[in-house]
Amino acid sequence: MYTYIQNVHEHIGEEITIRGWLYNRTDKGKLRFLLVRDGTGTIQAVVFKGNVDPEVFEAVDQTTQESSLTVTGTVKEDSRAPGGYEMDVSHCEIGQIAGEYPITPKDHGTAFLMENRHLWLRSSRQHAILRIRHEIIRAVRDFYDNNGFTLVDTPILTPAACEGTTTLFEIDYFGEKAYLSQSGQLYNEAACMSVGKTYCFGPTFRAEKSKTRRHLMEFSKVEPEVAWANLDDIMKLAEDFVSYVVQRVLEERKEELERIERDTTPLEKIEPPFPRISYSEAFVLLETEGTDTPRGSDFGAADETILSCSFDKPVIVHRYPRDIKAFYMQPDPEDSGSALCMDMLAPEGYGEIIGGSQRIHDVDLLLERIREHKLPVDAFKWYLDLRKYGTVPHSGFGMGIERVVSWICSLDHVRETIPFPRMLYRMYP
RNA sequence: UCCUCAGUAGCUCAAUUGGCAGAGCAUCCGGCUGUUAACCGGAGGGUUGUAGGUUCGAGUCCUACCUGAGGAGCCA
Repeated sequence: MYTYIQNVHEHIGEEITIRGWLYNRTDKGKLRFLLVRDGTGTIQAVVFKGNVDPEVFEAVDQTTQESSLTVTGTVKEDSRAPGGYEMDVSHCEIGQIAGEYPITPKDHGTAFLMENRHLWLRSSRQHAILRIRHEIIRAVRDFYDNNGFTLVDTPILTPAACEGTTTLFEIDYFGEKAYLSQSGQLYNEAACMSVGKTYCFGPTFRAEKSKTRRHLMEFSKVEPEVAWANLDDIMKLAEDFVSYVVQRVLEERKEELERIERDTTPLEKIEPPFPRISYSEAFVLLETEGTDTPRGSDFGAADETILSCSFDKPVIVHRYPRDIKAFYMQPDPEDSGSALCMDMLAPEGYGEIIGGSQRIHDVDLLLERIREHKLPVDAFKWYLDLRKYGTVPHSGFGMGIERVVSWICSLDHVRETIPFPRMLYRMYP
C-alpha cells in the first residue's frame, strides 16, 4: 500500500510508504533530510543513521536531485519540518539515481529554463501554475455545462480565414491549401442555430510574428455563441463567466496561489457588474492621460495598460469604430460608424482577455461586408446560408485561456501559463 | 518585420584604463544528530557564441554573422 503525500496528515503515528522524487537533500552529520515530492505534495523524510540498515543509509547518501525513490517511515507532526509533517524513515529503496540535474534550487535565466521546460515543469512554482491552469479550464467547462450550453467542437483544419486580417499557418491538405484554425467562431454560429447556446474550447493558432509577454503561436480559446443574444446579453455573460472562473480558483486553489505568492485581494473583488465604457468614453480617459493614439484607430499597448490599470475589475470597452474591426460585426443602429462589439481588459495591467461582438444576421449586409473586405464569397457560401434559413440575431465572444492564467497567477509572461509554449523562434521542447 | 540590450565553467555572475581567467551553486572527497537555497575543509571543471580585424598584448576595442532576452506593431 502506498500513500500520497497529500494524505499523510491522516496517518499520524502510522508507518506509510510514499513514492516520489527527491526535490532537495540536506545533510547534517548522521542525519539526511530528504525533501520528497510525488505530484500531490512534498514532505520531509528524515533518515537517521542509527534507524536504518547501513546499506540503506549508504544508498540514501548517493541520491541526487530528482532521483526516484520509495520511502517507508512513520508520520509525525514536527514544527521544524516544512509543511508541518515529516517521516521518520525506516527504509528507503532507490528507483534510479538521477544524473546531474540541470535545474538547481538556485537562480536560472529565462532562456535556460525554456530550454529545459520539460524538467522545469517539476519545479514547485510551475507545478502550482499547472494546477491553477487546470482549475481554470475545469471552471470554464462547468460554467457553460451548467448554464445550458452544448459543447460543439469546431475543426482545427480549416479551408479559409475567419478574419482576413491575421496571418495563418498554412498546410498542405492533399494538394489543397488549408489553414490551422485561428477561431471556431464561424462554425459556432452554425452550431448555435442548432443548439441555441454553444461553446467550443480548443487550441487556436496565429502565425503573427509577435514577440511580447502576451503572445503565443498556439493557445487555448473558449468561445461561446448564443442565438437571439445581443451585445448587452453577451457583456453580461462575459462578466458572469469571468467572475465565476476567478472565484472558483480562489476557492479551489488557495494553496497554489499562496505558493506562487499571488496577492489574492485584487481577485476577491472580481464579481459582477464590471465597468462598461464605450470606445469614445475610453478615448476621453486616454486623452486626459496624454495618449498619442489618434481617435479612430485601435488602442496601442500603452493605452491598453492605462485602461486596464484604471479599474479594479475587468473593464468592458464596447462599440469600437467599424473600420478597425472584423467584417461580421453588426453595426450599431445608433451610429453606423461603430460596431456592436466589446473587448474585456483584465485589471493590473494585463489587458485584453476577451473579444466579442453581435454578428451580422442580415444576408445582404453580410454579403456587402464580405465584398468590402475582399474576401472570397464562394468560401463563405455556407456561412451566408446561416442567414438564409431562419436567421436570428446572435452574439458571442472568445477568451484566451493563457492570458487569464497569466492574470490570475500574476505572471510576467504567458510562456509559463502553458506546459509547452509555442513561441516565435522557439518550438523546443 | 523593426528598435534596444546581452552572450565568460553544467547554472548564476565577476574580471579596474586593453595587461596572469575568478567566485557562489552544482559535481566528487572528508567532517558534523535538526537541516530549511544548511554550514566547514579539500578537489576537478574554460578554444570567453562564431569568423575576421586593430594591437607588443583582446573577455574587454572595430566589422559581419549566429543565438537569446526585453519592447513595438498585430491580437486572445
